[in-house]
Amino acid sequence: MTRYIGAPGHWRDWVTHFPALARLEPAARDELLDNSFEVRLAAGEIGYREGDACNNFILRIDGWSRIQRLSANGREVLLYRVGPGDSCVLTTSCLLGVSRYPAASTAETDLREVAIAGATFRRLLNTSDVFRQFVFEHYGRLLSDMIALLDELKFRRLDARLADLLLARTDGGSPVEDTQSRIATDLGSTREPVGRILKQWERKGWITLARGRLEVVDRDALTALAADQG
Amino acid sequence: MTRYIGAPGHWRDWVTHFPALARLEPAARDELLDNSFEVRLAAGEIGYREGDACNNFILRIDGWSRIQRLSANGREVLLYRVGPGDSCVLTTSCLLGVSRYPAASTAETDLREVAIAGATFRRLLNTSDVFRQFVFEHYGRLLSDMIALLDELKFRRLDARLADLLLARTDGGSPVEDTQSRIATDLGSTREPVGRILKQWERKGWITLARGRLEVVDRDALTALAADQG
DNA sequence: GGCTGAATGTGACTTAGTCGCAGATCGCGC
DNA sequence: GCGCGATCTGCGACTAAGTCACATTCAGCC
Repeated sequence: MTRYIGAPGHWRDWVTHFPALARLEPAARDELLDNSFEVRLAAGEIGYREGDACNNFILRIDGWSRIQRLSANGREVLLYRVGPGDSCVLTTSCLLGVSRYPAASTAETDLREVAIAGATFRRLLNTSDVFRQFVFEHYGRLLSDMIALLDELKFRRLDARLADLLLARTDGGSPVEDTQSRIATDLGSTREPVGRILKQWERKGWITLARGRLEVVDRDALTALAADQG
Repeated sequence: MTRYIGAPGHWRDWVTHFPALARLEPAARDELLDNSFEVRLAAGEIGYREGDACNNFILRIDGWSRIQRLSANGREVLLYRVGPGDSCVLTTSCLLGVSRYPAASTAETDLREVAIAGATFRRLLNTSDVFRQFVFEHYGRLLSDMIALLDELKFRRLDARLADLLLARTDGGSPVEDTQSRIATDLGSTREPVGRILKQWERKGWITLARGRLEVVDRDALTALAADQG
């Protein structure tokens, strides 16, 4: 972690990436800016691991990371992703509950983010309505999302979830550049069942398969299947 | 909801059920007591439903309720229970994030609780360090708990989870007075697989089964199984 | 071209959940 | 005590999903 040492005027601009923070009370805004520093991570690097202690509140300026949970038996779920304008809500949770990270974070692209020391974070929560609102809105949304994810992972069929994933990843009609194994991990499943479903869909002409790559041919078929199975 | 109209001196006693609130600043304490009212629910009644808006912060004095998520296909997960001395953390989440309940609450026993209007809640968060601390500590833990639950429900074997449940419910050696169907629901599973496992265990002499009731004979066997399967 | 490692394909097997129905048991009114 | 309906439990066949053990294919590289 490197304290940002560019031109101060420019540095303070990062707040503009967070519209909700634009309305910060002047004192709170100063406290935030004076006690924050920039962090950069390269794609592939690990932000934190399960069990790590958490010292800083994090605001993502640029880039995407994945937050995933590694289960005891080696399996893995993608819990959610953090992108520009987000805060890393697990960090909030740890700072609030004084606990350790219950999941791990990996950079999927190069990252640029702002870190705020735990003490500053807590002070701001005490003193600033706007900051508190900002933090809890994110937290509340993620909590809802986690409950929805639980529901989805536990009760929805794999083919429906896979269909949704493919549709989401091919929004512009572009192919999915990913291995079946990584797709399976994103779904909290494993390679074989995912591979079998994909193979079936290829036989039906809904998709085309290649090594590390996949193209959706019949979006309607997938949409129908996803809707059918809840 | 009925505003409490008993002897004021007696009413204010409820705070003693929440040790963390005993150290409240005098002004905050008065504000809390002057703006709270008692709510009673009978066993079986519904506290709130999914999608409901949330207006009051809730502190449970007495009784137990279950917070559960109803899935699209009619299945159900028990997310957590709220008991004496707890606050209903989903309520906190909704109040803080101004969102709607992502799950439902049902009284398992008769309930007695204290409700605090949203406006008062927010005012206390601004003014009282002790209150804020109380709320945040409960709240920070919830997200961690949900992630742990996700992990457990998705990746841990049913027999191991069932063993844990039985052990937890027979801590004092007392029998479990519950139907297999309700036990299954608590585990996020269904009657048949749970029934099959229980039947096996009965044949092995680990438990005895009766209608709506079950007794653990060999705690060690269950403990070993739960440990074995993660 | 041939090697190597990663990605994919496949079948047999286990665990979990679904469906349909049969049988057992309890409470309750008569 | 008897009959009745509701609830609880048992069971078998079937589907969905995940595990395990391999075989096969492919891309990139010397």
